Amino acid sequence: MSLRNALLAMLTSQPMTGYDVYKNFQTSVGYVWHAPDSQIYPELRRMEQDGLIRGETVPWGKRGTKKRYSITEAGVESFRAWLNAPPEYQRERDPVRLRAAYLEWASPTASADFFRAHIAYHSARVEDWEDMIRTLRDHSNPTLAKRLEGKSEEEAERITAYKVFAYEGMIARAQTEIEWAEKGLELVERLERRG
Amino acid sequence: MSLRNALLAMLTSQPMTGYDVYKNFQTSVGYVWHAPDSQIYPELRRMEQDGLIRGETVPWGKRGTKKRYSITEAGVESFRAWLNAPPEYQRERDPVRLRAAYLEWASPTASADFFRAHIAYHSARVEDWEDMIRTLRDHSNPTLAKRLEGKSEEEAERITAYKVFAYEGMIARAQTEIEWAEKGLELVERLERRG
DNA sequence: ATCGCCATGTAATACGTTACATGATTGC
DNA sequence: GCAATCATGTAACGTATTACATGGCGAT
Repeated sequence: MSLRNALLAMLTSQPMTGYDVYKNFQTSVGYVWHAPDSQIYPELRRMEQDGLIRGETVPWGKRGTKKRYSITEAGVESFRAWLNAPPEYQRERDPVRLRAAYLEWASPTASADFFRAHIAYHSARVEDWEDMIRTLRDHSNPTLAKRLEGKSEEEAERITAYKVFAYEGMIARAQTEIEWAEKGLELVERLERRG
Repeated sequence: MSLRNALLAMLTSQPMTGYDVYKNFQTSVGYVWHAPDSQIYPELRRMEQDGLIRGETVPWGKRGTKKRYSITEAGVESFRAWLNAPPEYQRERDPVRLRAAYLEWASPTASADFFRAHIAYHSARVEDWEDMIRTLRDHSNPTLAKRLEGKSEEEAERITAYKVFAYEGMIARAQTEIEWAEKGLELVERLERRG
């Protein structure tokens, strides 16, 4: 049900078409939650049926039309309820640690490559999220700008602070992964020296 | 395909029944990878069809029987191939960070409870994994003991080291989550003082 | 006999990915 | 005119969760 809440979260900022949502899931919000178009369009239709959002057909160019969704009062309530409910944790399912636990079956070079790939992946994510934080702090982020329209200075600060804090959490997680993988490289070096 | 590799990983230690696998997914290996029985039994049958494992029907009590699966040479090869292939990363999908980014919509108490629940959850996991590391290090872990049978001192040390290292990674991740959530509590305190 | 564990499944539903498909609009 | 972008979907498949269901074994 988190896809639904990710969509509601986005629509609390401003009305959007399915395509707008899709674009956001590829960049900004997509750094926290990603979904493909094939999942977005059907879910938006279901949410409209459930009364969480309202779609209006607006003209697009000469003949074309598009559907713009706005969050309803029921949608806001549903989103709030999710945020106020205790979190649910799913069971562990960690392919990276699963692999690491059985590296005695891999070749030394493959093991080292694995940790290097892990470092590269998370380093790239750190850069993405740091960029994201920059656009949040200097308010160059258009979605945030829209969200802050008509808000007091204090409110704006509060809203921004939670978003920055979320991305800081992502960065902290990624940095822990990088440190772990660096230790992994040392471990491989130590264990596979004579191979 | 990671469920399949988690099953292969387990069966590299010793032949097991579906139920043995299920039990392991609730405890030891389950701390890294969990799966319910409804997923395990069908997958084992598919793997047997694909020639990765071989099932033999063995008696159980007077009339009962059970099916014990052993990994085949093809299974070992498939497992090795997975370990030697570069890792694949799926897109981000982080419900915790999604929530955190929108806490301006939650009540101050719900926000604080959220972070406290996060700390409690990860603290419990840290304890699980620390216990697990203890049983790995002192070789009281029966699955590991079976795995190390007939191995040289050096080999045994190598095999154990990777498993310990995997769990250390889980612990590091959890501790980062705890630190982040503690900062979250401070943030809520600071932002929601006047509410 | 009854309870907890061992053993094995089916069914329904949800969630997620990949591939396939189409057509209009805007900008060069 | 052509390419990139905007816009919206379907289909097939794979993965995961929850609920429902059954029956033998071993110990008290």
